[in-house]
Amino acid sequence: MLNEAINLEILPEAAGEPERRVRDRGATERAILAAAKGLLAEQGFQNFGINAVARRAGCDKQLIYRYYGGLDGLVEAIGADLGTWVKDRIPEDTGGMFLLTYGDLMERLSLLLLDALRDDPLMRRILAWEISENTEQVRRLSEARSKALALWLERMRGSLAPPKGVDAAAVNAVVIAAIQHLVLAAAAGGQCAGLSLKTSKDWEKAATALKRIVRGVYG
Amino acid sequence: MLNEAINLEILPEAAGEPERRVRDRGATERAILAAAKGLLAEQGFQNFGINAVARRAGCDKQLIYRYYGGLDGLVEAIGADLGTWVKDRIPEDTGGMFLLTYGDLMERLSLLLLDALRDDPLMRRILAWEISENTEQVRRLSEARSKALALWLERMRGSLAPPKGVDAAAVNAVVIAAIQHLVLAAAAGGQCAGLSLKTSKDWEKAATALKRIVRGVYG
DNA sequence: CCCGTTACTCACCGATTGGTGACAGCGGGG
DNA sequence: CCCCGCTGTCACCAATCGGTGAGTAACGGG
Repeated sequence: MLNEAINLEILPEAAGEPERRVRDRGATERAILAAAKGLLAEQGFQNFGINAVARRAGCDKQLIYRYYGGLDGLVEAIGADLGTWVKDRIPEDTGGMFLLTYGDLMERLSLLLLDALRDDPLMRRILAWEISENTEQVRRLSEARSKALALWLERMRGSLAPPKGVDAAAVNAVVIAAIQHLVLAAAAGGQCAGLSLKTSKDWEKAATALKRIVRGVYG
Repeated sequence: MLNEAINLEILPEAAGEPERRVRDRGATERAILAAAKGLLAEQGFQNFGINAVARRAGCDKQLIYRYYGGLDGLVEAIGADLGTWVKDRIPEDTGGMFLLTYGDLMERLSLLLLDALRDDPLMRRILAWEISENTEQVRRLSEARSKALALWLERMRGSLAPPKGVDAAAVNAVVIAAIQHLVLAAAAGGQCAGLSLKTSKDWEKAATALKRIVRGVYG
């Protein structure tokens, strides 16, 4: 009778999950990857482990070892999956693309990046992970992320050249740093350096300041 | 004889540690606090736990519960200790204080903050912790940190008023965000958004960009 | 000298972690 | 048909975690 009770719980005849996977390795692999990404996005890297992923994927952790070679391989798979971030995030029309100056471009890109990060919890968690740890795991993931981001920036930039006389690479790095930290701090505590970042009105203020800064450097 | 062997190992007659504390509660409390701060600064918040702190302090974890009421209290004590950060970090002469404009001031403050964070591993770890977690523990510590930083900024600012027409609070928050993220990313991976941040030459470039940005907004 | 308070250590608890070896069940190829 | 390989499950391991209760050793006042 104990078995019966367990069966009733375990087998979701018509329960939440639509159908039970049956000996479909591809589907299982996908489920594991999805579980890992979801777990990382929702809980962060603190409680990210083999057991937690397997629990969420609804399978045995042994399969993670078999199919991905452990957590490291799984993390690498997440990194590989990040390649799709670029094309998912490129709006087909970039506002008519009537971008006249490098300043126009950077202002637009800054705001786009801000919004893109604002509603991408997984990317945010990876970013926070990068900053907090320096293991090989994280380094690889970080590389994939920065590559994706760089590719995105390149695609968006087109062929507009930065003005002479300014170290555009350094300036842009500072601007990106600001954007990333604003989003991370907001997601974690709803504020940054005393500036509240909760309502959309708060974000308008931040965006305005950001625009002002970009305009200040690039005219 | 087993006792003898243990004694030889445990009691460092003339071993690494200078002297063994003997029934000095104050010293033990200080040792625990120092161990906690050191551990957090060196290892980060990942392996920060009761056992690790007690191990480093060279005492039983029970004492942490007794003297600090557990990890939470200990973290709070670290936060309280952060109050001294302000006066430790205020240079007596702020360069003669011949600061003419708000732009002069913010440029100077930005660089000072950058340097202050660059060589304060504990503050960096706390910053990273803030961004990665949102527990009550972290929230309190975060509050203490931001209060210390705000006080520091206020002390340094003096009575110079920001120019009208710009949302100085928002702009400054963005600048501070940039500084914090630059330092965190550099400490973790030696770069930020493709910009290498290892050599002092790298940092000069970053500082120049930062100055340019501040000058761009505040003229 | 004794005795109570204080400072401190030790041994243990249940839970959870990452990791591994053994086993069960289905399916396809010989 | 049988058997082998693939998919998936389960039971177990040592280590570590946070947390607690009981016990020990030094100190100080009477």
